[in-house]
Amino acid sequence: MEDKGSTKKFMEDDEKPSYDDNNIDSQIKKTDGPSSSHNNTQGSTLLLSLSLNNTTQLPHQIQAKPQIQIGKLRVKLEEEKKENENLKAMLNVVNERCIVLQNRLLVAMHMHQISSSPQNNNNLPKGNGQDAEKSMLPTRQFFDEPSSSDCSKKEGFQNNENSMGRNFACENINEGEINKKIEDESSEVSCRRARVSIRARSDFSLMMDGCQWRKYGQKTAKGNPCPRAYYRCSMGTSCPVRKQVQRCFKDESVFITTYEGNHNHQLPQAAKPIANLISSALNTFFTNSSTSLQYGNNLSNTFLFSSPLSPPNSNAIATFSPSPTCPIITLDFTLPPSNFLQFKNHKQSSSLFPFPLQGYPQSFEGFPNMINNERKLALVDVVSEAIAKDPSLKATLFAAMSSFTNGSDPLNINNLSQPSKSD
DNA sequence: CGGTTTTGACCCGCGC
DNA sequence: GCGCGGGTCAAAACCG
Repeated sequence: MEDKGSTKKFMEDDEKPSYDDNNIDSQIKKTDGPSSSHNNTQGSTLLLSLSLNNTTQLPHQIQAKPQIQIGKLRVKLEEEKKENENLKAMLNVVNERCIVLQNRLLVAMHMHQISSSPQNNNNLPKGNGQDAEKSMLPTRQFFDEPSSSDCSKKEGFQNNENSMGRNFACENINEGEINKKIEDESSEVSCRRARVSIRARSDFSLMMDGCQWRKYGQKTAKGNPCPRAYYRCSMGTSCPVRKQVQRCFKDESVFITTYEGNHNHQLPQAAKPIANLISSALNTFFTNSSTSLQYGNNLSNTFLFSSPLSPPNSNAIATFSPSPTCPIITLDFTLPPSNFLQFKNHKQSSSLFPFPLQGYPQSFEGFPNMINNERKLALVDVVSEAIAKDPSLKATLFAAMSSFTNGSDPLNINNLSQPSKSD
């Protein structure tokens, strides 16, 4: 009886994976790394054979065979589970990195557009460079902290030159290392005391962001009769994360939620999309901050931001308000999707790109049948091709990106610096 | 009864 | 130094 019971439990464990199988499988299929697909195939085959063996042998043969057999199978199962967890964690990192890179690219393209525009060149500080340098000194001091600039240096992943970080050498990475990297980045972000403010409609999933919050104050702020509520995360014992929620005065269906700090505890699955969104926003803007600031106030710090959330909330207008004490990144999800294509700082382009990509699809709409992640990957491909085709763009991009990554971009942006090889 | 919300008091940074 | 405003504290009230 004991054997039956343990076997039944064993099979139940097989049938109830701790993660979304469909999701992970579909995502793993998108990674073209040979090792990952190989491992996954191997894992599926093994799990299948384990189930079949159990089915065909039950209950008679199990009783006859020594328990060692079951023990071995369990060990194998545990190994496969570990590997699955490993792949899952890697996948999360890859997805997050992809989003960050995509947003950086958009920012860099924005820079390219502005720097190549004669009108804006006139607005840039010229002549006495010391004056310009002096004027932005306080902000740069804030952003040039070692913790922020070193962020990218800790990345240990290696990527394929053509895939912009989609192929990872996964054999040498274990889950612990991945988690450590994520935690390192989280702590770096939190020490900057930056805030991410999200403007969203009341039906937005943000209202139920997966965390437990305890209200600790309410105040009516000046200029907005709607009271502002202060919440503290109550999931961890002393979690430093706080959020403020306030209705928009002009449109009461819009909620402005401001997050500050990083959770010091494990997040529930439901809280991860918002956490990833905030993390992406912080990474995108902080790793680009030094370049942004070189343009001072002459540059509009408003960009399209591609968020890790599912459609229809997958894009936002992001606004960065640099401040030495408390920089704020505002993500505006209140615009309907159709308005994103109309949003432009640039007269000549109505696409998501701030400048025309000759001979390439002008927006994500060029990939109508793709799901969001595929569109993002396709965007990376399109941009890669555009970079390969236009040496001047390549050089400009590299100059912009290397200036804020100090040549140590986690996604190996250095690859862009070698036009001679690809040419 | 323990956790959460409410609300007035208090603290602190900033501008004048 | 003073006033203002944003943010936090903490005691009382509330709730399941």
